[in-house]
Amino acid sequence: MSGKPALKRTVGADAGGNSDAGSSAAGTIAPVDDRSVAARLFAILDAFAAPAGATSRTLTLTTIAQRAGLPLSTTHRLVAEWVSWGGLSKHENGQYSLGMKLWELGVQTPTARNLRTIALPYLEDLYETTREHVHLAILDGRDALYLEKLSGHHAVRLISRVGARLPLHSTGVGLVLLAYAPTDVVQQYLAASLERFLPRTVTEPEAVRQRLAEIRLLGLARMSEEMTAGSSSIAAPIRDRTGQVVAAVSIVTRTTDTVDPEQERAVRLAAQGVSRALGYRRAQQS
Amino acid sequence: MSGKPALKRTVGADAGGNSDAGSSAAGTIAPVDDRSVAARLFAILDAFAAPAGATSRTLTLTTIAQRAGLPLSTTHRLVAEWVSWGGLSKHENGQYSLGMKLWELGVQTPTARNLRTIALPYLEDLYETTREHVHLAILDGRDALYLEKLSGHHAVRLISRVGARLPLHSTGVGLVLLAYAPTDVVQQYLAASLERFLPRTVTEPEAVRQRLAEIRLLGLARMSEEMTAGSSSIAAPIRDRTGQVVAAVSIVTRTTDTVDPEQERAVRLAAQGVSRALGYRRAQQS
DNA sequence: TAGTTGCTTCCATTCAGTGGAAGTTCTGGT
DNA sequence: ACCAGAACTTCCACTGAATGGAAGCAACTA
Repeated sequence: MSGKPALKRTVGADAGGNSDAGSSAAGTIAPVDDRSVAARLFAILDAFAAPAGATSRTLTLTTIAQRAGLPLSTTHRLVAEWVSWGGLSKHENGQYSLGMKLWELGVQTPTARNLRTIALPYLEDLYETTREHVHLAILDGRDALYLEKLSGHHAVRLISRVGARLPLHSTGVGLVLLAYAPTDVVQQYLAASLERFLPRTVTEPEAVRQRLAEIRLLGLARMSEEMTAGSSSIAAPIRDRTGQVVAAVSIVTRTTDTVDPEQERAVRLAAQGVSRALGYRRAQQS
Repeated sequence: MSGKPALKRTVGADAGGNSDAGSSAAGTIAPVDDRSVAARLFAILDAFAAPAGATSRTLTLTTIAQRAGLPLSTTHRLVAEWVSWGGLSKHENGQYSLGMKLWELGVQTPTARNLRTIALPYLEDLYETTREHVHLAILDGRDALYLEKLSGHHAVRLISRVGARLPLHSTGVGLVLLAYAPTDVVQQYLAASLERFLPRTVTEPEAVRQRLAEIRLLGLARMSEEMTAGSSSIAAPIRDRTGQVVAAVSIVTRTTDTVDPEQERAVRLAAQGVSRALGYRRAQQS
């Protein structure tokens, strides 16, 4: 959801003409915040998620107040509520961070929990046979949401991590998810302009559509140097018992100039394994 | 937490002799709920965590209201707030479940995230060499909280799962965590009576203390048939840069009558690997 | 068809949440 | 050591947001 601290100033000056009589007349600058208590509480948590990636695992009260667009005293009180419940925790230095309670509840979330539990053994197999980064992601809104990531010690540095959101058009899992998404989702996704991360990122809508068709044909996506320099990926769809694609697996490898059919086979196998475990029977759909 | 429900007289207020709904004679006493809005919101989430294990991935509005101890209309409104933020999601059938947003925030929780990220490669190694269930847990309150669990397809059925809480005295990781916990924690833990799960569960405080000493001496815990019939476990402590024990790794195997030194070595290695990755240098402490 | 259970909407009442301001603690500059 | 300024905590009078009883729907089922 958008950022924008939803702080609304009602400025008398505007000709806005809502003649709501009385009070808010001339020149009054009344910062009106019509968020409910709940919304304010959520805004506080959102302050921790706010800026993608690197920033801020821990925040000070003041920072939270700013990001949430709340007065300090209010923030203070609400943060205390979170802390007493365990949703936030306060450290010695006075900084706050997300609390264990959130983690505990978070891992109970059905989609994440079920998919992960079922898929993990297959992802491990895939990791063992390929020794490459292994990803599991689902489609959420306009992003690929990374549910799981396995990688060894030697691992190439990647942006992905569990819980990360990455674009659909520039990642292997993303393209697979998009390829099997309802047409209106594709439509909408391609309507907005697609960010180019590297020279090879495909951002032209028609070219993307073309690709999606190929992926459906092959049942496999191949990406190369489109998100992170030096890395390529191979991704395949995971289906549930209804035949619908609900997730995607991928491996991310260092870019080479030869295609490794063994790797592709391994990714396919993993995806099929998980699909079967989810109750998918090939027979049902072509 | 505070919160004895205070009692307040409901004003009679009955102008005309309205049927008092039979509830009671004049001067009705109604329990007043002095929880804050925040506390009520949290109570709603807690309704999903409530009964350990198997129960309820999804709940109806009424069930939530009951478990949270809130009037239906209030529940209705507050649940709607959670849904609009993404903390809960509403399914077609009208049932509610924990939402993806919670998962997303949950995995950001520093302790969980950092430990997991660092430990995972070592856990994978351990899994590969032993092919047994691999656990990673931390001490939280009076429980061992399971941060990670790896297991293959053939896996023996176990109660543990990511996010689970299991007793300290009847699990490998639990005993290790207890062995290196501050004395007052041990004191308090042993003060309460310890549940016996199987005939071999050690529940006598002095016997447990004895065991903890042995574990500290060996730097390793061995459990057998104390929580789940037919399974045994080997656990070792993970230390951070200050030398403090912050977590424990274990493998859970089918019980055999011979001790496998290779397995013990593997668990030790994994624990040491993670500790080193956390910045622990053996030199610091004996 | 009437009864039951479960969800949603409405709205007058009131009390919980609000936030400005004053008080307190921590930080770092000289 | 001393002070300035920032960051945090506490206080409390005021008010509009949250409350929950009740009535209205909707979906089952006996």
